[in-house]
Amino acid sequence: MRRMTARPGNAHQARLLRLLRDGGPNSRAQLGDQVDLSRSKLAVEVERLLETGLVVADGLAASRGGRRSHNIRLAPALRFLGVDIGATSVDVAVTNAELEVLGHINQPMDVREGPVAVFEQVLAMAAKLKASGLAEGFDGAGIGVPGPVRFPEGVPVAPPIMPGWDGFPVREALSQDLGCPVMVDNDVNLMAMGEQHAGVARSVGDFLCVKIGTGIGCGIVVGGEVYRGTTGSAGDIGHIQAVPDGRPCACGNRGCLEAHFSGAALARDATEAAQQGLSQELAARLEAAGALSAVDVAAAAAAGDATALDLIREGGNRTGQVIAGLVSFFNPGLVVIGGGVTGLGHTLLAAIRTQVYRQSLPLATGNLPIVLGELGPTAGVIGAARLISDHLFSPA
Amino acid sequence: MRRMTARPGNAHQARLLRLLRDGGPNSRAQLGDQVDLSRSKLAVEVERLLETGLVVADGLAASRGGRRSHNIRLAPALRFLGVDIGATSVDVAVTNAELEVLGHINQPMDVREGPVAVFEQVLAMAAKLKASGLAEGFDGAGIGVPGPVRFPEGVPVAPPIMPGWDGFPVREALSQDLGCPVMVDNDVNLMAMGEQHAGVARSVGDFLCVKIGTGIGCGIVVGGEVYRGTTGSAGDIGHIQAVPDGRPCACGNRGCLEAHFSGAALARDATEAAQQGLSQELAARLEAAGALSAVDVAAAAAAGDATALDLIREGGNRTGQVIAGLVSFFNPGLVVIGGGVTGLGHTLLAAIRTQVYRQSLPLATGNLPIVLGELGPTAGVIGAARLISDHLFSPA
DNA sequence: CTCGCTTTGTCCTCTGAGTGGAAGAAGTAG
DNA sequence: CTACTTCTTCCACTCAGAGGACAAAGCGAG
Repeated sequence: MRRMTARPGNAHQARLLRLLRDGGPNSRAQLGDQVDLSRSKLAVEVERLLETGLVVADGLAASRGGRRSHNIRLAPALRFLGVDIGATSVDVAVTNAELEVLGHINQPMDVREGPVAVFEQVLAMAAKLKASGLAEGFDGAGIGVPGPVRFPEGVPVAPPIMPGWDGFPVREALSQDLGCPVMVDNDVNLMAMGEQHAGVARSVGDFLCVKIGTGIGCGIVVGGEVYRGTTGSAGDIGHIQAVPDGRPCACGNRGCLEAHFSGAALARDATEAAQQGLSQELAARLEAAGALSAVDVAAAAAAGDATALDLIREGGNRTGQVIAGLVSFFNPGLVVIGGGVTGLGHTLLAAIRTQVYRQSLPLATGNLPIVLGELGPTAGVIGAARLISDHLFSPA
Repeated sequence: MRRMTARPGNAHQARLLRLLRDGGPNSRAQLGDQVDLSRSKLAVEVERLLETGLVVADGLAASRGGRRSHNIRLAPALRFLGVDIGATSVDVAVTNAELEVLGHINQPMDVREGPVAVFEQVLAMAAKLKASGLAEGFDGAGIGVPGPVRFPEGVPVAPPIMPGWDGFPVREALSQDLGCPVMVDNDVNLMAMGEQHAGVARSVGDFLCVKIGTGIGCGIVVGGEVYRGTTGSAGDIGHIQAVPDGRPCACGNRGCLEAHFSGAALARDATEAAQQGLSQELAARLEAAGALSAVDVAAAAAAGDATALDLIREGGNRTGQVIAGLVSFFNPGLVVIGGGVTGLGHTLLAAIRTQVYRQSLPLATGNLPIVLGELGPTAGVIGAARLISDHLFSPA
């Protein structure tokens, strides 16, 4: 099948495509209510979109009291690929043009093996999704990587946890391999976009999205747009000092938030506690599995283990302290907590909330929800699909 | 004289007005180089602006090799009033339409006397400027207040250091009294706009502007626009925890940055040191004046007093720590330090720089200038004039 | 001073985007 | 079946804006 080659010819068409993406099938009349164009103009633009094949007719809409309207929808054959590369695993998903996930695969992987090996695996996963009949090809792909990205070029810059990726032309390389447009961004930014599109952050203009996984990062959304900073490293809060003269961190400083709380730090602390005999629950799990991870701590906490709960609370306090500072500074309308560690659930959330509400001023916290992300691992891939669709659904 | 009543009729006219404001008198041809409009269209819009009286002809421009062009400039009689209300003093200035300061008065004052008393004083100062022949009236006024503002309405909300101002309709009241349009914003935001317009931050899209005065605040500029947060309290960094379990703060918490370093904290610490006999320099000044302020500390430091230098370094370290966190989070292209305490100069700046460059990651600090503001006390009033001119020079 | 060249300002025509009205098509309610 | 509503198409009209032609004004060389 021939893939999407057309692009909206003007801002009106781009606007219409986004409305159809976010609102699903719509009649011309409904579209007209949203775009402030005359009926004739609207009809012309819709006609042009139909000609390009980007949208198709889709039966009759329900009557609103008079003649029934013909529905319009995005071409049902359009497919986006969303790729979320984490430190230790990859998520790959296919979506339709409305960004609904049609298929989703997660596989363990180690970013440190370098871009070539990783992309081989990603391409194999994409091929598998294709083979299962979900897509005949991809019209665009969004890629999330766990480190700073020079956004316009789609190239990672000086990523601490993924040496070997520095300067690798991710966008260009994948665009070649996949044969479609590609956009690259930080994984945390994509999570923020995902939650904004389909999760808890719908209808919030300014918010923060804190992702606690192997490391810690923060997506910043200003006026509905992701803010990436001057060099693409905005939101890199893992190395904010949380504890003066605290633990040494891989970055060379002491007391970084990441050194005290993150998937990696939690696993290490839990192992230590188990070895010191502080927790039978954790010791048993250590013996059974040979190593501990954040998941084990979550399980132990769920079973009521005091040591595990303390670790989580302690970490939540640290994180909450840092977030409190960010809330004072940024005054967001919402804070979303997500990432692998969200399995720790409400114990973590409660600790964070306590710190933030205690340390920030009432004006900033008065009406500030602090919630867990509602999309879990699909936030990243939905955000990735959103990224590329935003790009494609903009004037050429 | 009749004051400016006209407003630009469309986005093109607004664009032209801003170009003339920022670039001074310009020929039609030069304007054409900057706006990407056909000569005919440009001529029409300029003609309309001339008709409204917002701009006037201003002699011939220098030849660029051919026929000489007629210059256009903003009406020379236009006057903006910039008001910067601080905790302990007010600045009032008149500018022309190009935002050049024509006259500037500073007077001591106490915000806690409440809005009515303060505005009486402000109006008297404005009248004095008018009486000195600098203006026959004002076409608009920008007001800065030392606390959070609900920006669209121009109303202070829950300002900690100015009780009695909460909810006072500053914009409406002053608009009545002055008989011209008024915009109100946080003083720190205005300082940022001032430095952006006429100071060190020209040509930087994303930057932070830290103002250390009686309190500490931070102006945030994203993509050239001031970011104010969901409730208008963005940049309120004075109450970020700088020292765990540190000094009690007026806000009820402990260890807030403001409790450890600010004009007020510095004065208190210096007084304490003088009383304990740690510094003869400071003790002498205390005896002479009866009280110490940041200015005394600056003077003592300039004279080489070790205690004063220590106080400044200590405060710079604290501030630098907090800024380091903000830099990691926000990844700005520039950090400007301003406010009353800038008299402390390079000792302070060096301490801040040391902390930031040590604690933030190289990607964020690699090309990050940290500099003192170059406008001093005029930054606020210029920012205020800029605020109202941005408002007036936008499509109606 | 005159001539050729360049830039600037004005005028005029042409195009294409977009509006709004009219009329027909296709429904619903009674 | 009738009256009314909503949706769609068609068409004439307006208007912003582009761009070319031409005149006006300045420069420098000879």
